[in-house]
Amino acid sequence: MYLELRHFRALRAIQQAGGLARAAEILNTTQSALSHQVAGLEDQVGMELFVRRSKPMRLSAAGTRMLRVAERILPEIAALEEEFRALQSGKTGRLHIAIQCHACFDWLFPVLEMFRHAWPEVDVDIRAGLAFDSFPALLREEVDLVISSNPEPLPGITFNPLFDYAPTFVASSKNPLAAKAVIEAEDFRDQVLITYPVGRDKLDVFTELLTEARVEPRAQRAVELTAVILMLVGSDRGVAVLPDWVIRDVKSNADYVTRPLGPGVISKRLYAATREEDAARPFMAHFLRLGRSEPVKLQRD
Amino acid sequence: MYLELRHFRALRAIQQAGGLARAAEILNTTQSALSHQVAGLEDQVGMELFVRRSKPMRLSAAGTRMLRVAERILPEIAALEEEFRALQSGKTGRLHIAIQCHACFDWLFPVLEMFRHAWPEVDVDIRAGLAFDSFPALLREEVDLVISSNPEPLPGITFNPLFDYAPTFVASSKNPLAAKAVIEAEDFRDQVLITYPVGRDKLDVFTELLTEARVEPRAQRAVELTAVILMLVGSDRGVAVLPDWVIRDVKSNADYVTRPLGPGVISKRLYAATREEDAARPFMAHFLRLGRSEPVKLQRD
DNA sequence: GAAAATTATGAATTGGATTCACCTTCGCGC
DNA sequence: GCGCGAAGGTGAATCCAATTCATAATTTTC
Repeated sequence: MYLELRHFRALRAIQQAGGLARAAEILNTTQSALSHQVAGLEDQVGMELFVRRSKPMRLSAAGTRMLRVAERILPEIAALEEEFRALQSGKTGRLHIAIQCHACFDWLFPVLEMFRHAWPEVDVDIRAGLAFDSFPALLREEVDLVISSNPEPLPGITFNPLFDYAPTFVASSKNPLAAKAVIEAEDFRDQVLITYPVGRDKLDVFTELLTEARVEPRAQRAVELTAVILMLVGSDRGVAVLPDWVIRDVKSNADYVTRPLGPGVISKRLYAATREEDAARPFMAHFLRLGRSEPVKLQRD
Repeated sequence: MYLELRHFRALRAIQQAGGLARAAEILNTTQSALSHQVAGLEDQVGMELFVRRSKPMRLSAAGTRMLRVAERILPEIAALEEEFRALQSGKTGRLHIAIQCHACFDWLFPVLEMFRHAWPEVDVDIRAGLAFDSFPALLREEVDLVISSNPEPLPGITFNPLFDYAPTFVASSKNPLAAKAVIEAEDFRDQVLITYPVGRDKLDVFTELLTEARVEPRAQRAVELTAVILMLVGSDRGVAVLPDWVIRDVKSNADYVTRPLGPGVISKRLYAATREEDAARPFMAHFLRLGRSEPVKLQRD
C-alpha cells in the first residue's frame, strides 16, 4: 500500500466539493485525473472508498475513516508550509543559544525577555551543557548563537561584538586583600579561588592574569551558580573574579569588597558567534542589537 | 510548495539511518535518488533542510522542524494502512445501526453489549433520528444495518430475519377493556391511543389492525420513551400496543393488563437490513446470529 | 424522454522521479 | 600531508506513473 498526500488531498476535495468535477476545479486538475486517481487509490487499499449508487458520489465507511486522517494531517502540513514561508520571509526562525560563560545568564535573561516580545514566532532556548564544543555545534545547526569571550577565526562563523566588561576581583571585606587598591597575580597565591566548573582557558582570571604570571592559587574550587559563589565569598571561604555586571549586586554591600585587577587595565570583550549567513537575518540582527545595548543600560541602573 | 509523503519518508529515513546511503537501503532505492529528492525538496521549501559542512549530513534547524511533522504524520498513516489491512481481512469494520422501532433499544442493548466484547475492533453505534429514510441511508453507507419490521424489496439490500413477536395490547387494569380476553379494532374507538412519534405506516396497531378496519381511536398521543408510555398507561391516561418483549416487565404487575390482539393471531417478524455485500462479513454474520438468538433467551427469563 | 450533469474508460502524452556512471569532497590513517 | 575509502553531488538517459483528451456510460432533472 503506497498512500501519498495527493490521495488525501483528492479525498478531502471530493468530499468538500461534493463531486469529482467540482473537486477537480479546487485542485486545478481535470475530472478524469481525479477519477483515475480515486480508482488507483481504491485499488491500493483494496476496497471502495466511495459509494457510487447515487450520482454525486459519496464517501463509504472506509472513505470516511480515511477522510478523518486527511483532516488531521493536511492542516498540519499546511501549517508546516506556512512556517517555511514565514521562515523565508524572516518573520520566524530559531534562536537556540549556547553560553560559554556561566555568568551570562544575568544579562541574557532580560535581553531574551525583550526579544521574546518583539519576535513571538521565534523559537527561543538556552542550551547549557555544551560549553566545550559549542562552535562545532553552531556549524551543525544544533544551536544558532554562542555567547563567548574567546573568538577564534573559524570559517563560516561570524563573531559579533556585544560589549566590554572588566573581570573584577571580589572578596569578603574581612579578607586581607581588601586592603589593596588593585589586585595582582601574586595576590592569589594564598587564596582559595572560586570559579565556575569550566576549563581554565575559559576563565578570565587564568587567561588574563594567572596563566601568564605562572601563579597557582592555594586552592581552586568549582561552583555552578553565581549566587553560591557570592555566598561563599561573603563568608570568606574564598575569593573570585567575576564580570563587573555580576558584581554590581554586591558593590553596595558592606560584607564585600570589589577591586580591579592589575597592574594594567584588564578588559574583555563579549561576542555573539553566529553562522555567517544568519548574522543578517532580521530577528538575529535585532537580538544582536539588544545584546549590545541592553546590558549596558542594566549596568547603569 | 508541493510537499509529498515521499519527502517526509525520505527525511525520516535519512535521519534514522544517519546518511543518504544507508537511508537508501531502508527505502529500497538508490543513494542518487535520495540526493535528487532532497535537492528537489529543498528547492521546494526554498531553504536548506540539511547541513553539509560535516560529512554524514545532518538535519538543519528547518529540517528538524519538518522531521517533527514527519514523526507525527507518518505513524498516523501507517495506522490507517494497518486499519485498511484489518478491514480487508474482516477483523474490523463499522456497525452503525439505525432503528425504525423505538422499542428495539430493549433487546438491542444487551445484544450490542455481547457483540462489543467479541469484536472490540468494530466501531459500533446506534443512530436514531433517521427512521424515515433509513434504507437510502443504508445504501449511502451512512449506516450499516437497519432494524425494521417492514421489509420492502430493494436492490442491494438483504433483509435478514431476526425473530417474531406479537404486538400486544396493554392497558390499566381499571380500564373497561380489561374485561375482554382479546382486543379487536373496534375496541379502540373510545380509547386514547399512545404511540411512538412515528408515521402510522411504522406502527403495528395501524398496519396490522386499525388501518384495514378503518377504525380511528378517540385520540392519539405521541410519546418518545417506552417507560413514559407505560407510566401513562398505568395511570389509565390511555392504552398502547407494544411488542411482547416490552410487555414482560408489566405482565406480573397488578396495575396492568395485557391482552392479545384479534380476532386472528397477529404476529410480526423483525428484520435486520444490510447491504447485500455486507451480510456475509464475519462480524456482521456474528451480529445477525446474536440478534436471532439472544432476544429469544431474554424473553424466556 | 430529452437535456444536463456526473462519473468511467482507454489511448496518448507528459513530466517528474529514478537509475547509471562518474565526479567531487571529506574524513581518517599511515 | 598523502592517499584511500566512504559519502554525497551531478547530468543524461530512462522509465514509470500520473495526467490529459476524447468519448462513453451513467444518473438526475425538468
